[in-house]
Amino acid sequence: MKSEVRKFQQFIQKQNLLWSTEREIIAEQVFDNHFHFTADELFIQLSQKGNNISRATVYRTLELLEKSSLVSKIQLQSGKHLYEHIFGHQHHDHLICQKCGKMIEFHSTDIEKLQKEISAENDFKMTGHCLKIYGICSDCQKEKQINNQSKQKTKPISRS
Amino acid sequence: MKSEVRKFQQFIQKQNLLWSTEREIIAEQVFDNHFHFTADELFIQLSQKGNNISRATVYRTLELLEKSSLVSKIQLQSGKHLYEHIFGHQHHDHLICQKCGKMIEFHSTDIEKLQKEISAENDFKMTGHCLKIYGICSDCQKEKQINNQSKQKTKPISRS
DNA sequence: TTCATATTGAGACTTGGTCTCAATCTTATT
DNA sequence: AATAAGATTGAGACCAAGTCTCAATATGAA
Repeated sequence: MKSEVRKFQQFIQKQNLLWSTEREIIAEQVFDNHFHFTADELFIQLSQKGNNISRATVYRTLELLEKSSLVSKIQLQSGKHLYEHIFGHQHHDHLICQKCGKMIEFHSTDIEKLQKEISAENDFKMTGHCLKIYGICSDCQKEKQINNQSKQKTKPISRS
Repeated sequence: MKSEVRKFQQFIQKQNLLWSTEREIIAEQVFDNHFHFTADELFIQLSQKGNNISRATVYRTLELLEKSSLVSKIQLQSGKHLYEHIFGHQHHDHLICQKCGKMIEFHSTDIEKLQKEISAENDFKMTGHCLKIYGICSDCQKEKQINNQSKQKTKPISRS
């Protein structure tokens, strides 16, 4: 059993919940994914490996993983969610490319410090935060120049 | 016609789109709402005023209002969306209370500056950002002390 | 007025996720 | 090992928010 899975097991037991094979299989898969994934992608991965675990259980377990702080849930502008495990590496925020969807991780202790200050000023007990910077990544900025040659003159909005 | 509605009309026309009565009615209502609202709340407000505008049109118009930068869309942790118009007042971020849902607006030029620096470092052309600080507001912190008297000992997770 | 095109309404549909509940599993106790 | 209490599960119904379709209608230019 991976050490992260063991940590999850400890969390489950500390909460007086039961450690099931489903929870173990799901957690193993989560910590195998070294990239962002959606709940449904995870469900499909598990199915393809021959596990007969229901979508409900996948969602339920992701919720527990999130509560255990071993996994974090990222909200996209579209309203969809991605998950990523936190395998020892520190908390981070994201730069998200609006063209290709690429996500670049970053961490700024300066920003975090300012956030704490703002919370304190507002008598607010901060429990978490979410910072996303949207824009166009360097790759897509280059691509744009090519695509621009065929750019439309009229009604760009109704197409986008 | 409110000046914001006129701005929206100008935006629509600049995009070679048509200015319809529905768009005007929706925009008027949006700029009447001096607080956050969901798309559905807006739809209901309009219906109650006797307007027979379909949900699809409300959603479509909100999308245009967002593109015109006169309205911004806020994502909640739950995956739901709120809208708020930007009636001249500057961009701001939010402190969101996880207990009562209250939102406190703030603005930090220091954080914005750091965001720009991070974008530049990553060769990223920033177009926007989204910063939310989650926590418990001062009112709910007080309340908590009362509720705590009846706090549960076992399985807090399965109830929450 | 006419025409080409944009917009609309109604409701079907989609997506992402939650809920229900009987059957099954886990753990503690005998 | 057997039992009992309670937690977990799977299947699929359900839900909410939002999108899509397409015929009917409205808009604006000529």
